[in-house]
Amino acid sequence: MNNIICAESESEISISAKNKRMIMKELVKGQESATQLKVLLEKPFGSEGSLSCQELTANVLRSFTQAISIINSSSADEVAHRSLLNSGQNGSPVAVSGENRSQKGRRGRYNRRKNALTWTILSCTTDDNHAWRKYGQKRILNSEFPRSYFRCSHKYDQGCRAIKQVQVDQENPNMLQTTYIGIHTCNGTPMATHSAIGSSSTEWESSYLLNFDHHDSKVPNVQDHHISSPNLTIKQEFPKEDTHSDVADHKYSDPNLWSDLKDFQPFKPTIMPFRMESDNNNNNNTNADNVYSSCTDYQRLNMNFEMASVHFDTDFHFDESHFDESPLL
DNA sequence: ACCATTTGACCTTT
DNA sequence: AAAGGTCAAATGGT
Repeated sequence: MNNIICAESESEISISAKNKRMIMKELVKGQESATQLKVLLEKPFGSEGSLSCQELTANVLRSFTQAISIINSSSADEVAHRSLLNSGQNGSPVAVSGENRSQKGRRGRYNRRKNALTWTILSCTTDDNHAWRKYGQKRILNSEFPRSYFRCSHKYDQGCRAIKQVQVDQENPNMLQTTYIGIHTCNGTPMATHSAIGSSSTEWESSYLLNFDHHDSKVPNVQDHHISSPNLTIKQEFPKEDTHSDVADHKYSDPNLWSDLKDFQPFKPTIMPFRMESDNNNNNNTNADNVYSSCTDYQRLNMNFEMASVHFDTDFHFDESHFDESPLL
C-alpha cells in the first residue's frame, strides 16, 4: 500500500478579503516607492527632502516581503485548516511527505505540484532570506548550465513545501535565474536562522540590503548552500573555485565565470515578470518577455508591482477607505 | 558523528 | 521515449 500523500493544489489556497486588501496595500506602497525611486534617479538633484535611493529600495523590498509574508500566513492557515478537516473526516492523521517511505530499494510515488504558485527572478545572488537545502542537480537540454534544485530546509520539521530551481542565465552568465515554486508555509523566517542578529526579519532584510559588507560580515548562514558545477562552487554570492575537479565531461564549467560577481550588489533589483502561473501554464510569454527585456530595472519593478496588483485585485475593488485599519508594521 | 552536498537511479510528465 | 524532477546512498566537510 502506498502511503505517500497526494498534495493538494496550492493554487486553491484562498486568501481572505482582508488579507487581499493588506496585500494590495503593500503592493501599492511598493509601487509608490518604486516610482519615487525612478524620479530620484532621473533627477538626482532637486529631490531634496525625499527619501534616499537606499531607503526607497528598502521600502520596495519591504513591500514585496510583507505581501509574500501575508500570502504565506494565509496558506499556513489553510494547510492547518485542511489538516483538521482531513483528520476529522477519516479519523486518521494526515501523512507527511517524507514519512512512510517505501521499503529499501523501492521508492514511493511522488507528486509533482503542477499548479503551485511559480515566479522567476534574475539575480546575481542566491540569497533570499530563506534556508534552503540542495537536493539535486541536472543538466538541461540545450542549456549550457546545469539546474540546481533546492527545497526549504523546513520540509520535514514543518512540512514546508517551497522549492526553488537555480540556473545560470544563458544570456547573461553572470546572473542567476531562480524559479520559486510554492510558497513557504514554515515559520522559518530569516530570524529563525539569524537569531544572533536579534532583529525582526524585515529589519534584517533591510540592513542586509543596505549595510551588507562583503568581506567582514559573517552573516549566519541563510544561504550557505552552493550552486555548484563540478569545478566551481558559489557560496553566497562569492565565487570560489573548486580545487579538485576530476569530473571530465562538464564542458559548461568555466573557472572565470564568476570572477566579477563579487562586484555586484546583493539584491540587484532585476526581476523578471512576476509570473503567477496558478492555473493555465500555457500562456505565451514571448511578447511580454521581449517588451520586458527592453525596460529599465525600475520600469520592470513597476511592472511587477502592477502585475502583482492586478492579480490580487481581480475579485475585489480597490478602495483606499479599506486601508484605515490593521497597521502592518 | 553529524549534517549538507553530490550524483546516479528512479519516477513523472509530455 | 525523452526530458525534467526527486530520491536516497555515498561522499565530504566540520
